[in-house]
Amino acid sequence: MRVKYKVWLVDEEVILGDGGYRLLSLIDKNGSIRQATAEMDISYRQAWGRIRKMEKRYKKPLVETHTGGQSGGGASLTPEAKELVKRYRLFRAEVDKAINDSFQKYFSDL
Amino acid sequence: MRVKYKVWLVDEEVILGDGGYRLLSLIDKNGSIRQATAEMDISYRQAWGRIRKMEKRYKKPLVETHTGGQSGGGASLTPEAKELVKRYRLFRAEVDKAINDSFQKYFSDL
DNA sequence: AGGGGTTATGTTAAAAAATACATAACGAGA
DNA sequence: TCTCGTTATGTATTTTTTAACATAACCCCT
Repeated sequence: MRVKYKVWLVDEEVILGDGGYRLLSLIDKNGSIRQATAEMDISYRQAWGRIRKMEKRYKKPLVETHTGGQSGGGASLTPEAKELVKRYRLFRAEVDKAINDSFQKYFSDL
Repeated sequence: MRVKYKVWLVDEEVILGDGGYRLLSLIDKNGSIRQATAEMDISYRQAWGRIRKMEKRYKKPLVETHTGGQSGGGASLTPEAKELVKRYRLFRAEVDKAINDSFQKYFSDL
């Protein structure tokens, strides 16, 4: 027996969950939405929609983009997004440990 | 901004989550699947399917039932189910506290 | 014997979420 | 000016999940 869980931030609607966190992290790393989606194995369309939703709820722009140029364009995270991603990573790590510890405590014999 | 989450026990497939926990608790309290579903506002059919799934995965019977009689029939939890429900309640309370504490720590200013 | 309330189960329909398809715009560089 | 890889967005399709409908069986009690 194991434990599974999902955790996400909301404000009326979803702001950020594990999927959004990973997407933002990969955009930061790759400098491109397209390349991030390739690494996550989701469609560009899907990623684009999620980013719009996140920004709509967070109320601040999270991803800055530009089109054209020899590289075709690119994307990067705003300072606010970088801060959010950083906090989420730390938060998520704590939650992960807490849940697994409690699970061991109560269900290790099952 | 708030935090939301779901946590559930699995063994290949889902065993027990908040919905199953509540369902089992209400069956225990009411002595009837039908009455439990009325209180939870779900259909009998849905509850019945969930119970079957839980039992299939947990591998032990969780709900004992009997039909007929003046009251029409009834249901009760097996000792194993009572133990499981009890542990889940304690586990869930710990997780709840841990997540909310971490959330406060990292996002209280947002 | 029949009524009443429950368990038991298959089948359908509806709603929601995820995925796929198609296409326009953009602009630096060749 | 044409190409290339990217952003941007609407629309359609498929898959998954959830809810609804219909009906049989059971049996104590009157």
